[in-house]
Amino acid sequence: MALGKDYATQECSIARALEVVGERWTLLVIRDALYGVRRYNDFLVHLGIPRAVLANRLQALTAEGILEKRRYQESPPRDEYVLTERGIALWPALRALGIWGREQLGGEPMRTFWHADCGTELSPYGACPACGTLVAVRDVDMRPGPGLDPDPADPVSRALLGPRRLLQPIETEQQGPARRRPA
Amino acid sequence: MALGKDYATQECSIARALEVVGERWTLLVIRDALYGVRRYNDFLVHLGIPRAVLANRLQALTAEGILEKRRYQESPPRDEYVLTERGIALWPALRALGIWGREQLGGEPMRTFWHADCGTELSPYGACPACGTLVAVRDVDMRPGPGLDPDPADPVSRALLGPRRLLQPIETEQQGPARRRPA
DNA sequence: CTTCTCGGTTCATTCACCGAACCGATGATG
DNA sequence: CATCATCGGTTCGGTGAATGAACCGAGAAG
Repeated sequence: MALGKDYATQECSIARALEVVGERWTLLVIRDALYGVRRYNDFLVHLGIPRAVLANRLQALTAEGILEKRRYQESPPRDEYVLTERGIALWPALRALGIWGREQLGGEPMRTFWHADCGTELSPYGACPACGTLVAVRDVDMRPGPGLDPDPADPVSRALLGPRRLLQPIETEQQGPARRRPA
Repeated sequence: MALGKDYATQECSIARALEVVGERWTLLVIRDALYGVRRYNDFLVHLGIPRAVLANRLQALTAEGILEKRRYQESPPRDEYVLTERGIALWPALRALGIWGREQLGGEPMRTFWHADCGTELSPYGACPACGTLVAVRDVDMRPGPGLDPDPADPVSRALLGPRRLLQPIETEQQGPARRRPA
């Protein structure tokens, strides 16, 4: 693997974490899952990742207990990949990386994160300045920032445009005959 | 590089950050630099990384302004790689990854982190519970945890054993120019 | 029956990682 | 002086992962 996972000699929880989520694409898959992406094709379109690599990552993350594969319709059998608590627990690490990327690499913020209960923007470490508490991932509202393209090409990016709750499944527009999603 | 050039399509500071620090070994190099490792050979010994890859990463990180190459002696000419502010700013992300690794993947903590000024252990997000303030990286004391091997093989691991301040350069035992090989 | 979507798998090519060997500058040793 | 050792790399052949395109099978629509 280009980003192999054998850090065997490293006695360190950081190295252990990187063995699991340090491979190429893996953290972006988890980021998308936090944003509400759940289906193979949506990951594929949004990430531009090779199909084989995506299948490999989804399987590995499921085996590690970070994603859970669950059947969401029977008539054509379809599965979706949903974050487990273990996966959701990566939110602080991903947020810290995002903060670093924006602050140190420059540019306008792409997305901002707010406490849904009180409408306050989150502090860099995920706490709500108004409430003084750590905000659960499910209580985080994601809103587009000034750096975000307001009219992206792919339907997944378009579905991720509006203000939305983290982890809430995205709703891509109907795009074909073989498409039937129960309410 | 790690994620191709399609960060144009990945409008996201997380993806931008991973472009810079997402390659294999890169975050472990930065971790070691935070712990006080500065010299090529010390990174090499401690990480068990191929020499060519290490040279590549050090050069890339220097080009990105995360490390700074500086001459620390003239004869023989020797350089060391020191974290810049931009590199130090990765501490929260690395800490969040380490917290996740320990909490979700199990095991005893390898290292614990304390506020040097008041001797209180840091909260998961790097604040000092006693002082209520965010602790600067230079004011963090690192102490060995129960999961750490008390008698590691390589000299760098041994130098990193004791309680020590983050960023303080490590002192490997004198094996200066052409030391006679001991039994 | 044909066509379409979804969720993969297969395959050839490219590329990064790996480990070992090698190299040049410098200094120590005998 | 010749020899040897350290430090900080570079070079090179082999391997394995990433990549993009093609292919595939189940199911549903027309």
